[in-house]
Amino acid sequence: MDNLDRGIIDLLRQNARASYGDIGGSVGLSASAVKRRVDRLVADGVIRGFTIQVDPTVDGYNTEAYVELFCRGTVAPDELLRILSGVPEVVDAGTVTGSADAIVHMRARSIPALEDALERVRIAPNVDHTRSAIVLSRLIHRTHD
Amino acid sequence: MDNLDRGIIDLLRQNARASYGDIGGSVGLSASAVKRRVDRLVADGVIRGFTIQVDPTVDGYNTEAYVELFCRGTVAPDELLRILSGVPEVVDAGTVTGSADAIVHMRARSIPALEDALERVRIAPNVDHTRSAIVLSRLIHRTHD
DNA sequence: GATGCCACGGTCGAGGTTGTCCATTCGATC
DNA sequence: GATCGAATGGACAACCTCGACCGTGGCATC
Repeated sequence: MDNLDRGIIDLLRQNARASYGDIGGSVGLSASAVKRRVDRLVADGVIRGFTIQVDPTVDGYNTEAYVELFCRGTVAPDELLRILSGVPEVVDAGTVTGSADAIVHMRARSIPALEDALERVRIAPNVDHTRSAIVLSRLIHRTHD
Repeated sequence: MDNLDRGIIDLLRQNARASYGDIGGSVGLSASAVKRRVDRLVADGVIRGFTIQVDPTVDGYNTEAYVELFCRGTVAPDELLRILSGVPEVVDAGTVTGSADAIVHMRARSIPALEDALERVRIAPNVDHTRSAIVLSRLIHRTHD
């Protein structure tokens, strides 16, 4: 993981369909050297996958909320992970400092779908209550990884 | 935007480097028909770009926080966008319902870098104060788009 | 029903890209 | 300086891309 790798990753982040030759031209390697490095980065798990960014307003998943999760007693992160991984509307979540135990970013196709997903989070035995902030307008969505 | 387009998008989400021929084999089109549709989807802005998912622990950007933004008076979303787009550590942000004006998801290489980025958000003239929740452990990170 | 138009798909071929081979270079070690 | 390993660049066949061209079907107009 040297500067060449980082350069390749930066270029692939901008355009995952760039040819190895073009990438090599930018970082100063031949196409075959770039391919070897990319293959290694994928094998090592540094590059997790090649994907596309889709306009969220088009694919319909444009109803979002940030939800603070408050649990009863102490809940292990593993336990929270088990609860949340069963709800596909959860885009992003982490345990946090502060009064809430976790913050959960949810995305659904509609307010009812969001409400339904929220309900599935709330019925988990350890969840005491939640506090939601519905997203009114999306300002930034840097889709880094 | 029909079922063929949706199928192509799903396949590209899984592997943005799949060849047009392979995609066509899965959705039942020729390679050129797939290319035409992909080109159209890109031109129409449905597909915003081709990118890679990078292990966040490897690229070093693994210090995160959710920040509630409280503004003085009423602030237009455009104004917030202008403020936040100048801070690259802002991954995701939206105006929200509730007492805060916006929620901002930030990611940096270290706590000092996060603090610095937060400071750059706070010095904006309209920002009254912020309330941060530092992410302790990342639970979910579905990197859909 | 005939006509023109348009959107869409398939086929084809030139040119570019990928993936694999091998010789070479570079640096470290003995 | 000899040897080894890791990485590179170049060569080449197989594959893919991408534009040009043509055929088909839907649809409105005459």
